[in-house]
Parts: sequence; structure tokens; C-alpha cells
Amino acid sequence: MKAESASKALQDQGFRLTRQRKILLDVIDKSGEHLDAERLYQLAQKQDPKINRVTVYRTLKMLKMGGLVDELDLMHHEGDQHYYETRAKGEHAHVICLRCGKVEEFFGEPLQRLRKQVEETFGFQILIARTEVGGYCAHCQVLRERELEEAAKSAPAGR
Amino acid sequence: MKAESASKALQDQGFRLTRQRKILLDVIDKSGEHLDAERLYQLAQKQDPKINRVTVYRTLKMLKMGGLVDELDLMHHEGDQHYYETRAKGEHAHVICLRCGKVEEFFGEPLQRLRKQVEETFGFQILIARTEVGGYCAHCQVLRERELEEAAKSAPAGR
DNA sequence: GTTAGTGCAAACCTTTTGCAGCTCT
DNA sequence: AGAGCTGCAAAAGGTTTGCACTAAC
Repeated sequence: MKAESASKALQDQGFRLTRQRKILLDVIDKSGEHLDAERLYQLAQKQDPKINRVTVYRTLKMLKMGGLVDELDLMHHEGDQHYYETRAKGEHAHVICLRCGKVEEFFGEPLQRLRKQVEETFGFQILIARTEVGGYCAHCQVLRERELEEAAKSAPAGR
Repeated sequence: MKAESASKALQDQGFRLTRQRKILLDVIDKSGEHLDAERLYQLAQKQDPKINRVTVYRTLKMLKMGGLVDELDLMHHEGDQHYYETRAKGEHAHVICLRCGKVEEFFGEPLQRLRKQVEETFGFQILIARTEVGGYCAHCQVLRERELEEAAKSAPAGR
């Protein structure tokens, strides 16, 4: 269970393992991924209705600094909130459909290659790397085309 | 002059070329890159003291939709504002030093490779791709190490 | 002359901060 | 016991919206 090793890592870094933090780690662990602060807050409330939104923010900040979660933007497709996922599964890019919002994950050598080249080119020490790709998924490409045709019909567009 | 072709592109998309927009395009063009809304506003004010912050936001949104600028986060190193740069210079990653804030740009084949693989793997139609890398630049790695030593000295840290 | 765009004020959303009281270790 | 953490209320920072007026086409 990942939540356990995360707890351990936190304690090793000198953080206290409070009731609230246990709950939050548990929710993040179970839920899998791409939670924003608000959603995490809502889920945590089911286990402790008195938990405070501020505690969620503070815990996320701590987890981020501690290197246990990564922060994502997902192309700001739904707004300017941040999303979080555990760092466990290895480096990957996020591919976001700007029409339906579906998020795919891409693991693949170009990411390692990029990392290496950046390190070599600039003598840079990488701590975080984030790649986000926005566009239309296979499914939405079709729908999108239809939508455009519709639009062209109803407003024949001068120009 | 890039600002001119951008003007053209805007007009072709049916947007009006107002005094304010001309100024903003000009500032973005001349300044080069990585402006956030506030800074763009400040620079624009030098040419028109009455220009409004809201107009800057609206113009940026338009330019983004029109595909003329790209939006960056630069790892939220300075806060949660967005940065903008013209789309002219081709795809590149941004490499941000989390200590001194310096931003390097990395052009290189892994980016094209990644793009291609994402398209092939998911049948995805890419509209935007953004890669941001955070860590320490060559210079700051040294300074960082010194800082850590200092800290260790003054607070010998149990654990 | 129309319609899109601007400026102003006010709202909005997400996140952070100050502080008194509570709780892990 | 005491530093670290929580909850609450309030503020901050960045961005958006409603509306009357103005300017580009």
C-alpha cells in the first residue's frame, strides 16, 4: 500500500503524522490520480467532515516539497486549479483532449531522452519535468469536424 | 516585422485592429518573450497611459485562441500568473532554475519525437505541446550545495 | 450605422496568511 | 512540555464579467 510508504517518508523528513494527513494520503492513494485541491477536500470530508480546506492546501504543499506528489496543470482546461498525482509511476506526459477533457498518459523514451539532453546541454540538475499536450482525441476529431460543418451551414461566413 | 503578420492574421480571423491591440502586439513583438499580463500591461502603458488591464487580458485570450501566442507557466516559480510568447520560433521546452529563476530554451529532436509518438499512439491531433523542466542551473548547483552546508552547520539536525 | 471592443467597477476563484488553540511525539 | 499542526476568518493574487460608452469597419 503506497500510503504507508508515503507516511514513512514523511516521518523521516520530520513531519508529524496527524489524523488529517493520514486521511489525505489515503484518499490520494486510493483515488489514483488527477485530483485538484477542491476535489481532494470533498473526498476527505467523507472521512472527516470537520477537515478544513486550508489543511488540504497545506498538506499538498508539503507533499509537493517532499517530492511525494507532482503538480499538474492539465493545460488549464478546466480552470486555473492545480492537480496532483503520486510520483510513484515514473515519468510520463499528460495528453489532454480540449473538447472532452479526457486525459491520457504517455510513457516513452522521448521523455528520458529529453531529460538527458537538457542535463547535458545546460549542465542542469533536473528536479521536476512536466510535459502537457493539448488537442483533440481520436473520438473528438470526428465530432469536431461535424460541429464545424454545422457552424458553416448556419452562418455561411462572408470574408 | 512579426507584429505586422500577426495583425494580418487577426484581421483575417475577423478581429478588429484597434489602437490598443496594435500597441500590445508591438510590445509583445519587441520585448521578445516571457511576459506576464501585468508586465505587458506596464509596458503598454508607456505607449498609452489610459490602456486598461482588462484589455490586456482580453487581448491575450484572443491571441491565444488565434494561435498567435503560447501560454506558459514556467513551473509557477514566481507565482500563478501565466506567461506568453509568440509562436514564431518553433517548438521548444523551457528549463527553469528554481533558485535564480533563469529560463533556458531547449530545442531538440526529442520534442518532435514525442509529438509524433503521441499522435501515433493515441491518434491524437495535437494543437499545443508544453514542456517545462525545473531544477538547478549549473551555477546554482554550486551555491545550493554551499547553502546546505551552512544550514547543516548552524542546525546540526537530529534524526 | 452596426457590431465589436474598451474602460471601469465589482465579482470571482484558487490559494495563502495570521493567530489562537489543539495534538502529536 | 513544546514544537508542529489545525481551524477559522480574512486577505491576497490573478483573472473574468456586466454594462454603458466608444471606435473600427
